[in-house]
This record gives sequence, structure tokens and C-alpha cells, in this order.
Amino acid sequence: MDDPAWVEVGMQQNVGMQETYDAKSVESAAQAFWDRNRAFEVTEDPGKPKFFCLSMLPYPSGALHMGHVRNYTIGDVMSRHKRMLGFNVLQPMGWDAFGLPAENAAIKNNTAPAKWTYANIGHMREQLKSMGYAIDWTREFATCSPQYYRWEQLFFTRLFKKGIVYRKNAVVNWDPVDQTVLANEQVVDGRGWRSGALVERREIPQWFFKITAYAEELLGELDNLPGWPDAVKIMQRNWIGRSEGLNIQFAIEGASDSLAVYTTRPDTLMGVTFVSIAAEHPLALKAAETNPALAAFLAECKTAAVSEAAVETMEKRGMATGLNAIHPVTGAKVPVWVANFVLFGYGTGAVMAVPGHDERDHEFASKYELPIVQVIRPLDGNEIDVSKAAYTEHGLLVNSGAYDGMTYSQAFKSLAERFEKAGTGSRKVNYRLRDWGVSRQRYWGCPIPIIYCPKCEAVPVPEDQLPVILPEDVAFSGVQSPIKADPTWRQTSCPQCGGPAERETDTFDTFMESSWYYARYTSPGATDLVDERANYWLPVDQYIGGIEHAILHLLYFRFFHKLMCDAGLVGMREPATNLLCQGMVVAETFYRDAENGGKDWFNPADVDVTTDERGKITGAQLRSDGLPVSIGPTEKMSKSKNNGVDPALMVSQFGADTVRLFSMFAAPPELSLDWNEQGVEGMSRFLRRLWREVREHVAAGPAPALDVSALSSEQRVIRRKLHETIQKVADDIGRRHTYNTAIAAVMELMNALGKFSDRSDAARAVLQEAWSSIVLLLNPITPHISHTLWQALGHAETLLEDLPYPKADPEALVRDSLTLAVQVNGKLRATIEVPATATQADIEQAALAEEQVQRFTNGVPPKKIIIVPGRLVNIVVAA
RNA sequence: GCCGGUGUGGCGGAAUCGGUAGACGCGGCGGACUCAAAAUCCGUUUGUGGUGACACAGUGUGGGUUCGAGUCCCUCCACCGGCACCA
Repeated sequence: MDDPAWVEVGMQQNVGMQETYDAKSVESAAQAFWDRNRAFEVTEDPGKPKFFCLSMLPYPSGALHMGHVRNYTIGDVMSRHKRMLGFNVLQPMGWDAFGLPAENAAIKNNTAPAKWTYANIGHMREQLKSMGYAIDWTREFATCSPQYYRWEQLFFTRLFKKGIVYRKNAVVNWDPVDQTVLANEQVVDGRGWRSGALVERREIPQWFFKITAYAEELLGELDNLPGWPDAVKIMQRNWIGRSEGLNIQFAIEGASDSLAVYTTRPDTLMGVTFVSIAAEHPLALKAAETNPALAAFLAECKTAAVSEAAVETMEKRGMATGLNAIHPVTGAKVPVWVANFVLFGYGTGAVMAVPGHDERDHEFASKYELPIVQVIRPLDGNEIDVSKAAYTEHGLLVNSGAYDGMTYSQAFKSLAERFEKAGTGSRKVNYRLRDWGVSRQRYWGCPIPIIYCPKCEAVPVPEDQLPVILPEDVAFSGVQSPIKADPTWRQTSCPQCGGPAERETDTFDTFMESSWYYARYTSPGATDLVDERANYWLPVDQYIGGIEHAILHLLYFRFFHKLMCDAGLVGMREPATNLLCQGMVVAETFYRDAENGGKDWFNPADVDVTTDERGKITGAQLRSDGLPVSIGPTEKMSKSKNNGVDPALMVSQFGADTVRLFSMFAAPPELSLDWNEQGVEGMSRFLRRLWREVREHVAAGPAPALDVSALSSEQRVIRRKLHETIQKVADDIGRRHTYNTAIAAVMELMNALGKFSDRSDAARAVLQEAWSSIVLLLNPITPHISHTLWQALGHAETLLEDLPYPKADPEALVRDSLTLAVQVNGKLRATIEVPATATQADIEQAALAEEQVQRFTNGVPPKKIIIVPGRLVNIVVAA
């Protein structure tokens, strides 16, 4: 048995353990000890396995919210636990400081976005510190600092030279009254949020990253990420959307040019009854020149919102162009229609329409009375009627001339070869993924380091002129970016020819900063994005953040890492080995209907609920006036529903350990967490009880050394419970990440200890082992109280993270007898106690001897007896 | 609309690989201590029937596979997240 030295007990008598648990003094003492010892500052140590534990960095919105607390508590528990397992743990923190909310706040409060942001960071840093997180604060940075974004600008100019970034036109939401670009969020029911004007689509030149060049790798390497949740990998796979199909040329009647369509279902080609093209398609624009009705329809298509959800849910509409395409196999004429659901940015911006076998085409054909024909029949031979609904499964070809009877893959191959030979088509792999547009027409972001010269065109800012600094001391009205409004800021000279030139006034998408911040943490002060320290710490061993980032952030993060790898900055292809996506924090909502037809929302803290005799909620009243309020659904904490709970308030009321304990106990990390103040009180009660019981144990004086060979059977039972708990907690925290069940197991153990009244020397030795173990087991979750109780138990003041996490003693786990469930025909009828050494025959005999078993088998001999070792016996008799 | 997730007592949740459904906590009910309160402790708490031993029902809906299903398969429903300029 490799008992750690501390089980030996009591080199010091505890002095000065207060009678009752006072979270404030306990927490400030522990935090002062950590600060004094610079306990969580780390450097590269080749002698230890490293563990980079990263939580998604917060946006400094003003105050810490419960979502942050949950995220960072999970990360902190993992960090402290890994440290107790002997890892060199890096847990950093920073600020995702650029973004739209700072601009909104600046308008509202008549201040500058920078000032607002820095004030928030200062406040939120103090709030994070009050939570006692084991963070290496020496590595902290804000992404809005030129010392951070200069490297991002440098990297962009390098990628420009490599051809990874390029400029093209792209659609934005345009507010014609404010003369500004709007974010999707700023478009409400198709109108600008401030002006109320109908939003238009407008094309402007913007910068793009060629993420599509990495589509195949981003897709393929998902298979090498066993530590990522399947949900995230599936969503990313679907987002990348690889498809294999054919590009097929359709000739246009009476014209020299042809129309290319992309299809993944060439087997349905003979079912084409029309062709649909996007409103932006050149052929549509050309046809509109002589067709005013069509021109009007195209204009109408421009006043739609740009988000995919809006496009997909809007009514399918179209208009004939008057042009006909020639079917490439049959030579039949098929009309060309403009359809509002065809995306110009995907494939060729044109699709062959097969209403018999595509749902959207079917809906469209039914609406505009276009012909629908069947060209596929089901493999199972069932009859179908394509005039009623599209049949979209693969099957066998019919009504397809020479191709009749072929399968999907036979038809695909045969048609591909035919078109390739004729030069009118080719196999094509397409991705749904589009290149990443990084230009934002906003002020509070990293300036794009490009200079436009009338002679030399777009020229990257030379390295020695970086960073291009965003002025922070500005007046901000919200309509236009201060760097766009300022006629002097943009004036500069061309780095190539020296002539007068202008700076780019767009800024980067804030996803740029959050795509590489993790790497910068490894290399504070480096004179490039990172230095050689990155290859010690990377990849991130555990990444933690909200599921809402499953696609965009996590895809850009992976992409950027590959760019850095290709630039020789890091030595591996993926940025993070393990990913945990935590659920939202939700709370009850309460409201009254307001006179204006809206709702007035009341904070749960200001409402009392009444219950019936079973505890079921029957109603709620506002405390201030005693009058009833309506109970709304439990929803994500938000300002709009006024159901947010301020973590700072909780910490001052209960202490950080209680808040940490509750947020880890109330739900497993992936599920949403229901905030409930009575539940928080329960956790506070648990910590007070822990304090009291340790104090009682300590008050009886030092416990003697443990002699496991001299324990009574009752003492052995309680010690077995202890070691079973150690085993379960280690597994729940280390492997399963189910902190809720780990905490429940410790509670169960404490309930058992509460019933254990033996205070003999041997028993007190077991209790000393139990309380010391509990304190260490809980340390990752409630580190402050653990720090104090550890000393109270007679151990020297130390950093508990440097002590080994408790390990179960296999000898303590041995059982002499087992309890088995006995079923008859799968229904539980009895339980039996058998010796651990019992044979199958012994168990069968014991089970059959049970009175309840005989009652339900009714003397009928069993057909079969199933024994699941250590669990149950099922006796099967004929019904 | 598309992609992903979730659904179990009054509530949050547990049941880890198909094997005793409801661990643990909250709330409720009953009790102890107290002049009283707070704090603390004890008992009880899925539903129905029964004094009781116990029986029957029960994991969103409807079906299926299996000796055995909360867990696997199919169907439908509800809610939540994402949909490329919120972060």
C-alpha cells in the first residue's frame, strides 16, 4: 500500500480554526497564500508532462455573468485536478476586447469604446480573481492592445504575399438612411435598428481568407479528434458540406454562351423540366435588360435579408426569363427561371430542376405549374406518385432511354464519362463552406493593414511600419466609423512608389483575434506571433467553451492553426486535443402583461413562490407589492428577461466556494444549468457541515496512526466506502467529467460518516484518513475551504495542488458478499445476499429458494436462468 | 427551412457497456432542540390500491428488437443551440 505521507497524521496541532465557517476570511487567506507564492505562474518544464487548459476568453461586456463562472469553474477544476496528478498546468486568461457591443455602449453612454472596454476589463478581472481561479495572470492580454493585434496584422500581410488572402465583392446589409453597413443583429424585421429604413443588399469589395483551400483537411482531420464531442464534429462536417457531383453545360437556345449547372444527382438528369438560376446570375441580369418585369423581380430579390435562415424560410418565388436551355442528352427545350432560393455563391449559381425528385423543385414546379416527371423508381418495387411528392431516395432509372435500369452510381459514372468525352461536363467536388470574409465596416476592431495606391493598387503595410494603430481617443456617434469619418487618418504614402495613398478603413472580423489568442498565451513577449515556447505548450490539451461556438469559432480556430503551422510557427496540425462544450445557465422567468401589450419582467430574486402540500408551485408574487406575477418558461439568463443572477452578489453572500460547488453540482457540464438560489443555500449548508464535522474531529486531538490490519468489520465497511468514493470521484472528475456525480458521491460518504459513531482510536485513524481524503477530493472544486481544512487536520500549510490526488487502496475495496437482484421474467421479485465466492450453481439455488420467486414461478421449472455477475439473476419461465 | 442537441418524481438531476429507475441536492410534510426564532439534527416524500407484507402502473408520443429497454431501432411531438456581420 502506497499511503501518502500525510495519512501518518498530525505533525502540527491545529490552532485557531474558527467555530463557524466564514467564507470571506477563508477565501481571502487562501488567495493571499496563492498570490504570495505565485502559485499558478508556470514556465516550460521538460521534466513534467504539460497540460494546457484553456477556456474560451470572455468578451468584456461589463460584469462577469453566470455563463463565465460556469465556464471558468469547469476549467479551474480540470486545471487543479491535473496539477494534483503531477502535470505542469498552464491556465491563462485574456480578453476578446474588440466588437460591436463596445460601439453600442459608447453611443449610449457617450464615451469612447476603448475607455468603456478597459474599464470593464478592470472590473471583470477583479471579479474573476474573487472566484479564486488558478490562473497565470502574468500572461494576460486584451486583444484590442496594439501589442497583440500587431502580430495579427503582420500575419495578414504575410498571408497576402502567399496568396491566402484576396479581395472580392460580397453582399452586406446596407442601411440607405444611415448610409452604413449593418450587422445581421442590427437588422430587425428587414429594417435598420436605428433608422427603421428597409435594408438593402449591397455588394462592396471585401477581404477574404481562402479557407476553402483547407476544406479537405478541415474535414478529414475531424477523424483524428477523438477528444472532441461528436455533435461538434458532425456539425462541422455538415458545415463544410463536401459533395461529389457533376458540372454540366446546358446550351442556351439562340445564344453562343452556355449555362453551367452543378448537380449531385446526375441520375435524375432525364427528369429535368426547367433550369433555375440565382437572381445575381449574369444570364438573369442580361435577360432583365430587355424585360422590365424581370428587372423588377430581380430588384425585389435585393431587398431580402442576407442570413441563411431568412433565405431558407422565405416563400419560394421565381420568374421565367424567357430563355430556353437545351437538354444535353435529349435536346429538349427547357425554360430558364430565376428562383429566389438559388444561391449565387454555391456551385455555379444555377441548378437543373428535377421536381420529381427534389423537394424544393417540386414545391416550385407545383406553384408555377411546371411539368413533373418520374425518372427514378424505388429499389423495393413500391409504386410512387411524383405528382404528389418528390421521391428523393436513390433507386433505379426509368423513363431515361438508354439509362433505364441503371443504379445511381452506374448512371453517375456513365453520364460523367459521356460529358467528359464531349467536353460538356466534368466531375466536381463542391463544398458548402465559403471563403471567410474578414472585412468589417466598423470602427472598434483591428485595422486591416492595407494601403490603396492609385498606381500600385492594394499594398500590404510593410513589417517595419506595423502596427497600424487604431486611435482610441475618439468621439463616436454610431453612424460612421471615426477612422472613416476622419479625413486625415487614412492619408499616407504608398510603401511601393511613395506616392499619395489611402489606408484601408475597414477592420477585421473579431473572430480573427479569437482564432490565435491561445497560441499567444504560450509566448508572452515574443517578437513574432509566437516563439519556440509554443511547441512546448501546444496543442491545447483541454479546450472549454459554449456549444454556440461549435461551428464558426471552432472552425476558424482550427483553420488559423493550420495557417500558423504552414508558416512554420507551430509544429502540429490541430490546435486542441480535447474539447468540452458546456451548456447554458438558465433561470426561471416572471412577468406581468404590460399595458402596451408587452411584458414587464421581474427578477427571480424579487419574487416569492407559493406551493401546494406536495411542493408543486401554484403561484408567484412580487415581494414589493405582494400581488401575483405570471410564471414564464425557464430560459437562458438575459437582460431582456430580467432573469440574470449576478455572480458577484452570490460570492459576497455565500462565498466563491459555494458558487463554484453549486455550478459544478447542479448539472453535468454539457447540460443547461438551472440556477436556483435554494440550491445554492444547500451547497452553503454542505460546506458549513463539512467545516463543523472536521472541526469536531480535530477538537478531539490528534488521531493515532492507521493500522488497517486491526480494524473491526464496521470500521472496514466505512473505510471501504471511503475508498469506493475515492475511486468513483477520481473517475468522474478525471475521465467522465461528471462533476455533479463526483460531488454526490462525496455527499453520500459524508452521510455515511455521519452515521458512524465509533470514536475508538482505530476509528479515529480511519476518520483522519477520510477527512483528509475528502478535503483533497474536493480541492479542485472548493480550493479555499480545502486549503484551510487541510491545515486544521494537522497538515502543514502548503499548495494542495502540489499534493497527489487521493488513490483508492485496492485492498480496502474487497467485499466478502454481494447483493444480487432476482428477477422472474425480467421483473424484480427479490434480492439475495451471496458470498463473493459463490458459484453459478450456488446463486441459482439461492435465487430459486426465495419465497417470492417460488410464488411467481408457480412451481413451473425455469426455461432459462440468466446470471449477470455481481448484478442480477433473471429466471425465465414460460408465460 | 437545414444541421445539432435535449425530454426521467413538485424541481435540478442519477442510473458509466442493454441488467434492482429515481443516487445526491432542492422543495414539501411530520418530529426533536428552543420561552421563541435562527441554526442544527431525525424521519418521510413517483403515482394508484392496501393497516400491512405487497401488487399494479410508470422515464415526451406510438410502434419494434430482447430473457430483460430510460438506455438500441423506426415514427411523431415539444423545447433549446447554430445558420457565415452578436460573441
